[in-house]
Amino acid sequence: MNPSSAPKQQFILTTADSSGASKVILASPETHNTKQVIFTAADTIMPGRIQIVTDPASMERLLGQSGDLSRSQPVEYCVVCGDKASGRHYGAVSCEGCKGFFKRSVRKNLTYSCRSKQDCVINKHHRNRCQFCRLRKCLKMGMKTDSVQSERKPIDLVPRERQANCAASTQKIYIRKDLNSPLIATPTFISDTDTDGSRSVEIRPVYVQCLAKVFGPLELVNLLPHFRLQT
DNA sequence: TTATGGTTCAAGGACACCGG
DNA sequence: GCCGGTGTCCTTGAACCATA
Ligand SMILES: [Zn+2]
Ligand SMILES: [Zn+2]
Repeated sequence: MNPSSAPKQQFILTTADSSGASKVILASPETHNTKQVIFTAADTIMPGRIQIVTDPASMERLLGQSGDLSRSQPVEYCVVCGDKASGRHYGAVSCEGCKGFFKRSVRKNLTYSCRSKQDCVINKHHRNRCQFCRLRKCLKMGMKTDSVQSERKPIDLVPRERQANCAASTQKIYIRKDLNSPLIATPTFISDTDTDGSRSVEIRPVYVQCLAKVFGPLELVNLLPHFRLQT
């Protein structure tokens, strides 16, 4: 993966070998009040563009994240307390401390109370002063209780089931859109044939991987339902 | 095209440390 | 000294990727 930033609000991503077949161009056109990203793949099966439409606030945020990628490897900080992050945990970039705190809180279903006005400052030095505000900030910053697992199960006891929205690397991903319908397109991993006037545009996994690098896997998941076909 | 091995990421668990 | 919470370190499992 070799992300590089070209002029303002345009991002060109290529694979390591820079082969044209894997090139993805993300661009944010200078259209008046419209905040949008055009996802163009030169070798898509059919001509056309996939348009990702987001609200202005999240768009600004996404563009900001993309810009950071063009710089040297940044040090990540915990979005909860500002300490040095050890990675993404439960859906948010966080430190080991906040990771453990969130895990214990969810596991034990702990309920806390704030002695102040529920507006305590949570930072590296004060994060243990108020568990209520710390947990609330964990949730606010995107940590998901669903991601906390109760226990490890032996692999033999857990039948491997693929999540509905997770495609294997060998699968092709399609965006289906009824051209006569104003409804948004829905992504699908089923490569069935088109019927009833709708048609599919192939989004190859490598593109999704490039997008995931830019937006982050979670943001991409949020974006997928908002794909629109531009005809 | 498929199998295999290496790498990475994000889970979990263990345990020392600390404050009440 | 005891106990519960905290934070660090290590292990584990799944997904991804390169290669034969
Ligand atoms: Zn933190
Ligand atoms: Zn508080």
